[in-house]
Amino acid sequence: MTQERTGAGAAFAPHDHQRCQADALQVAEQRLAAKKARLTPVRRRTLELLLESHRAMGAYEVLERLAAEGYGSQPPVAYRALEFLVQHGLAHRLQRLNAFAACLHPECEHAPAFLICRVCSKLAEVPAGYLQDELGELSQDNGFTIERLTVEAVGLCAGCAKAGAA
Amino acid sequence: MTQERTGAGAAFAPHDHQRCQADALQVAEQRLAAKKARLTPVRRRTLELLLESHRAMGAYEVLERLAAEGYGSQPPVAYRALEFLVQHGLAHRLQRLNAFAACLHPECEHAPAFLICRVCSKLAEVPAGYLQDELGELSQDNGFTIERLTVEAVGLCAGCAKAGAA
DNA sequence: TAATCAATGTAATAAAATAACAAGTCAACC
DNA sequence: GGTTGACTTGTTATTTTATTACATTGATTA
Repeated sequence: MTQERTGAGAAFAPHDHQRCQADALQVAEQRLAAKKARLTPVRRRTLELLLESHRAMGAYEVLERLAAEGYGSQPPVAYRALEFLVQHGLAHRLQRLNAFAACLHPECEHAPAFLICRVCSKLAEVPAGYLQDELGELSQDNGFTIERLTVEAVGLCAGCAKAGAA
Repeated sequence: MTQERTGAGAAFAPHDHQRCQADALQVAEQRLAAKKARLTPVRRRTLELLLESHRAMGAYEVLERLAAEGYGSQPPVAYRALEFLVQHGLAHRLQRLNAFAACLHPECEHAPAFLICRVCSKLAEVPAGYLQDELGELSQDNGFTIERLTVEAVGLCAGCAKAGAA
């Protein structure tokens, strides 16, 4: 089961996205309930927006959608909801894109690496725990303690490669 | 010799920084000459600024320094010089910081991982070729081709840890 | 029910990055 | 030596991304 969800190409490959979304939402509800954190309407809606596709969305893109649906229209509205989701492991921040994406396996694995297709902008999350470990060892030798690790790869996904995108 | 320069803690540990700078500049000159790319005054000065410390500098910090020395005072001046250095492998862009840093071993290794101390903001470059390879294999299995990889770890360096920084 | 704390909303601003265009510099060539 | 053409620098203006500060609302609990 973990295997099923952590397959690197999951997001790029065709899959039952309805269920993919529903699962993620359910996990979110459970996790937040357990932590006594509140999945308020804006926060929930923000997560839903991120889950719509496997693309990363900019904060302002999220904001626009939220505003159109009657939520606040100022940047902090989006940034706060996104930050909340990130803090609770339900979304990730992509440094290379100044953007955010829903976490695809919030239940397990907490050291993801991202594969970002530069053509379709979809992204996949692959387990990177072992990368963290390896790098962790190497840096510990030098007295450096890793607290957070960002691994982001930009490239070309199978679909776009096949479609002949340069 | 490669060993000497790629030691992970190089930047954090005390070292002959004068020479460290001089070496980097010399390598830069050679490399650019070989490529027939021009190390103009702004570009050279920008590299020198980045080499002053082992910290990453924001584009606007660089700009301010350049402007104070009589160069142009508008953002493109800094961004262009920095982009040039990055393109030629003489500097790196740190996604997590919106900042730039001089490349510490431009002669070899082209898949660096960064260790960024969140207290003193110094950073070290460690070889990550093997990380790239491992991740590359994993993603290739799924048809994804990595073009550029970003590995940035934020944490605490030995010095700051010892100094009791939280 | 009053007091408190978390969450939302807005206005204003800061910080980071890019686009578009004019002017200058430099090397190579005739 | 002068001219062409590519590269480099500079400026103005604008866009994109992110934060600060403060008022207001809503939920929680003592």
